[in-house]
Amino acid sequence: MNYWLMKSEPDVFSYADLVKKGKAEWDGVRNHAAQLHMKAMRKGDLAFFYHSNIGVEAVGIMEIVEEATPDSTDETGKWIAVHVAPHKKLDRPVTLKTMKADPALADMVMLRQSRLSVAPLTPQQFEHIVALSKA
DNA sequence: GCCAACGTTGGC
DNA sequence: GCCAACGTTGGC
Repeated sequence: MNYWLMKSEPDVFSYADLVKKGKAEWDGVRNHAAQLHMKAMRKGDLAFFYHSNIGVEAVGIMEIVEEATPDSTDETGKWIAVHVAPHKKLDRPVTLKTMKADPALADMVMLRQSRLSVAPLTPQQFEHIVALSKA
């Protein structure tokens, strides 16, 4: 089982929108590094839903329910998407500020490369952020 | 194949 | 609104 963090601007698509829909295609990713991570995703993997620009925080956990399929918003046939479903809303959001200030998360790929919209997490990092959401 | 110019993302 | 990071484009 692998763990991930995926970014979306909440005024475009928020965690609440995903809960409303029940299942959604995570499309529009046009970055090769992010695409590689999405290709590595397996059914049952868990990912934080992170709100970029507005909120700037992880707000919920989602589950990968369908592995790489062609991105329906892409006409070139080059890009893939995955399908996700809500898993659990965090008791309280974990802000970027909190993550940056935490030594246990210093090696997080997302912190080191802030523009990467899909980033992997170690199981330890994942559990740590879950714990922070309950603190 | 190098590199400058330019566009986009995302935090502040 | 600004700026840093970084990806892409295009001239040479």
